[in-house]
Amino acid sequence: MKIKIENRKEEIVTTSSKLFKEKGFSAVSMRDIAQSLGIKAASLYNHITSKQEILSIIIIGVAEKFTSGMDRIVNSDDDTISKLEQIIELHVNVTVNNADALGSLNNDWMHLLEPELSYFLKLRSQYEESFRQIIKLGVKQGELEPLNVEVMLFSVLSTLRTLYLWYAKKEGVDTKELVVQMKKVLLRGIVLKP
Amino acid sequence: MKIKIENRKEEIVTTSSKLFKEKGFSAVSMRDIAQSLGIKAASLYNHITSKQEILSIIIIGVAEKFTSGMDRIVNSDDDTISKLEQIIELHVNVTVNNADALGSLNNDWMHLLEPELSYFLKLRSQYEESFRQIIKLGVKQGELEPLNVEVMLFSVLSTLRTLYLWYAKKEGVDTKELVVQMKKVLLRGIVLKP
DNA sequence: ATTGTAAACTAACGATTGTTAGTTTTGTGT
DNA sequence: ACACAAAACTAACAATCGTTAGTTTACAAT
Repeated sequence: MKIKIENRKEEIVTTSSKLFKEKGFSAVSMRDIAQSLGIKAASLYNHITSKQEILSIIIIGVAEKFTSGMDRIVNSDDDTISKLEQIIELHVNVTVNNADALGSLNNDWMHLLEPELSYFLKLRSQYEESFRQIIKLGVKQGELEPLNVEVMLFSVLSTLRTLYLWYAKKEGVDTKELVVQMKKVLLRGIVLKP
Repeated sequence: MKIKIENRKEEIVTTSSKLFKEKGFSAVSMRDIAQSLGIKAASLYNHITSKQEILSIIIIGVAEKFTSGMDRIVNSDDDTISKLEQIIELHVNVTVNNADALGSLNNDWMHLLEPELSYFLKLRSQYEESFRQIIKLGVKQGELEPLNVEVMLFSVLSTLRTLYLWYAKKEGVDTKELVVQMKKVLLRGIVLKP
């Protein structure tokens, strides 16, 4: 039997995610993480090699989920509106299933060391570029308003990226309904159309 | 002559803002701040009482700018659309003039100590509540779409709050034009209207 | 020239940091 | 019952943390 070791490691990572989300990577000590698990700090090293490894697993793991999701959307032959709707669904789904990891993804990525830092930055810029190309094509084909592409890109992306901060405390909205509402707000705006 | 002391203190605060924005409050040491100013860490204490004081000045200062701006908007008798446009202008102006401080406002507020922490949380929840009431009234009076108020609120607010992360590297857009573009994207959406 | 003070310095403190070494406990397969 | 390995432990390390005490430097007012 040897499958056991991975369970404890996953426990360390998920517990660390929660703590990193609350206070940030730098403000959480190995002793904090250990205490949350009911063990001593030195015992963590039976499962992980360093504090940095925990951070890498958290960030790279969820970053790759966004990348693979985006690749699937880019390679479909749906129209622009449908692709944008799928991106919104992607973000809501990843957020709901990895809420704690998104804190580190957004705020602690700069504490990654090489080569993980460069790898993360590559994934992020590729993701943004895929998103940008979808918007550009949408404008060109007359599906989107002819507005500044960067403003459109980062307005939508900012909302999607910080969804993890506020979806949790809004019990009134379930995932399915959240997706519906966000598609309307992000794509059609909030001002009443005549 | 005694007005000199405030200059150095402001230098410490603005330099700290830049460093906190890059790596976060917890990852920046007093020695890091001192080195950026070309002095030794102990010398900082001729001007400030603690690292915490620096953080308080940064966060409370910019939080109060948002609060006073929002109060002015709430107390005007403009219609909903105009109020929302003024909120967008407020965020763009504060962001352009306090770009570095917004990093701490968004990511380091949890490292405030009492009583500043409670004060900050009060300002923030009051700001959100003012924003919420504007949206609610807009829906009631038929100026805004009858969508979920929380989704509308946090979608717009998320974009405005993280503007500091991306406006800087987009040289192609000046402030005036940025405001125009953001009003259109946030209020009218990106999908082409017939 | 002398004085006063703002603002820098050196040196050090106790606490905490991530991590390592070596040891003991725990639990499972034979 | 025994052996083995996983996973916990105690103890300690060198480095760094925020901060204090005491001293020196720089410069403006008298």
